[in-house]
Amino acid sequence: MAIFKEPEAMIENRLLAKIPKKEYKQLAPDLEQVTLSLAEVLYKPGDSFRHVYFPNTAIVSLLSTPVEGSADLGVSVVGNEGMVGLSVFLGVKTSLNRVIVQGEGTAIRMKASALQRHFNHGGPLQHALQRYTHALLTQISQTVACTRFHLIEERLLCWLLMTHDRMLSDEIRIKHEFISSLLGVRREAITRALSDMQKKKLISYSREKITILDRTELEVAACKCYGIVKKEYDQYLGL
Amino acid sequence: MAIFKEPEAMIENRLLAKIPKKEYKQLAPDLEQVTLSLAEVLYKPGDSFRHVYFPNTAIVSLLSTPVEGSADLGVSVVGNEGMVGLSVFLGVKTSLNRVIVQGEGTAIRMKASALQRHFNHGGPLQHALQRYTHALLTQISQTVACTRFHLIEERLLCWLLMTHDRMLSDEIRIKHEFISSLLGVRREAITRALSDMQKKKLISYSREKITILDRTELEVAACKCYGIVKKEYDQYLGL
DNA sequence: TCAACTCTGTGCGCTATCGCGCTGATAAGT
DNA sequence: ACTTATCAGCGCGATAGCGCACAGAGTTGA
Repeated sequence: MAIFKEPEAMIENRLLAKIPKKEYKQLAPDLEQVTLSLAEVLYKPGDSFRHVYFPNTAIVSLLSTPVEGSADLGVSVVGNEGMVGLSVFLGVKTSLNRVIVQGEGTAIRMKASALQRHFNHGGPLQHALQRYTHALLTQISQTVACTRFHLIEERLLCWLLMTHDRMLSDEIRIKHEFISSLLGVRREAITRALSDMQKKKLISYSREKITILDRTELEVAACKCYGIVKKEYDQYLGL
Repeated sequence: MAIFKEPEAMIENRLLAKIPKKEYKQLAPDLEQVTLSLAEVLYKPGDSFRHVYFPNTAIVSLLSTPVEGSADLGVSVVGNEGMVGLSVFLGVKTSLNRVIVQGEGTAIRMKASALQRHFNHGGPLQHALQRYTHALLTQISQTVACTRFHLIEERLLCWLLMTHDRMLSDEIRIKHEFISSLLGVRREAITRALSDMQKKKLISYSREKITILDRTELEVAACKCYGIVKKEYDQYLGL
């Protein structure tokens, strides 16, 4: 039931793909493919940026930390459409968000210093990063309202769809506890919501695994926030 | 009880002030001082950008609209430290946020096309706007967690402090209803919170007017979100 | 000066969500 | 195969905040 996806386009990071081959060759020495494993922490608040990451099959979450030590809350999902460590592009040296891996997979890692050298040349990378910044702003901004006004089930649907968009498979490997911390709700609330969704045959799930069954109906049940953010990302990607 | 503020620095927009005089002269023909009146709408979602605004004494709110027509929710306060219409800088033509004036005052208006011409030159304006983008991202990101986890009273304190920082006076002219829509809560909740704060002698208020009495204690009572965001803005402004 | 309007104050029942405790199910390791 | 650890399911009382209804206070205008 997954929507159509071109395999190649999915495997390679789409932001990097926008860079013309000539320039890409210049970047190559500073690039390195890495595997990001589940729950790995890429940055903690206050960390200096050593690298930025362009996810391929990996999926990453940006978290906002209300106060040192307290529970955080997911503000954005980043997959092959984006980059993690955007602050480097914006001229900032340390991370404010906590960034963790929510879906195991590969990513291209680039030295932060290399990014700084290259984006100053102007050109397509800079333009793409600016557009991406806007898409991210839109997503986070939408998340504020969504988190405030929408029911847990709607928000969960939103998250499922955004995650699914960044995956090849219909099977998401994650535990309820993890999702609950991303959405900033209790673990039990996720269990309830998933259980209801399974009754409606939208998904099926078992221990540490959720399977998307009816993508179309999921989109109907999710709040409009998903569509608003998706549209912005599609525009940025030139779709 | 207001913290010390240099009058000149407060009156002039600090982002524009970063531009060297030479370049500023080039910009001058595209600049125009305007008065923004209370509750004026600068952009609606979907509007094309004709101008960007650099507030002087005016204070403006960026709102996130969860769904067409429903209640919005404030995600950022912009005063003389920033610019409204940042999306233009990021290469986007239409606004996603609703933007309204929460404090009457003056601003410098610039044609969107002029901004596009000038920021491409690189230079200090581009750098300042990038840093400002980061500060804004921080603020919105923090707002997500704050809105989710913190009590109405704490959030109100946060808003009061951020607004006060962007003002010359200790007197804020606004009605409870207006604040409630910015924070995404009921009008009555604001009345309650203000009433409690008045009992504690932190503020005093009457119809459409709130007076800051004890700024220091306000900062103590507010959630840490205020400090986190403030620090980021101070760094961006080079303080 | 009086009426009309707008803004603020207050009480009451309702709901989504939380916090906690506990049980049952599934996986992993010796 | 049996123990242990981890993950998921479920019920119950507590609570922050909502929605509504209405009363009082402060403006504005004829």
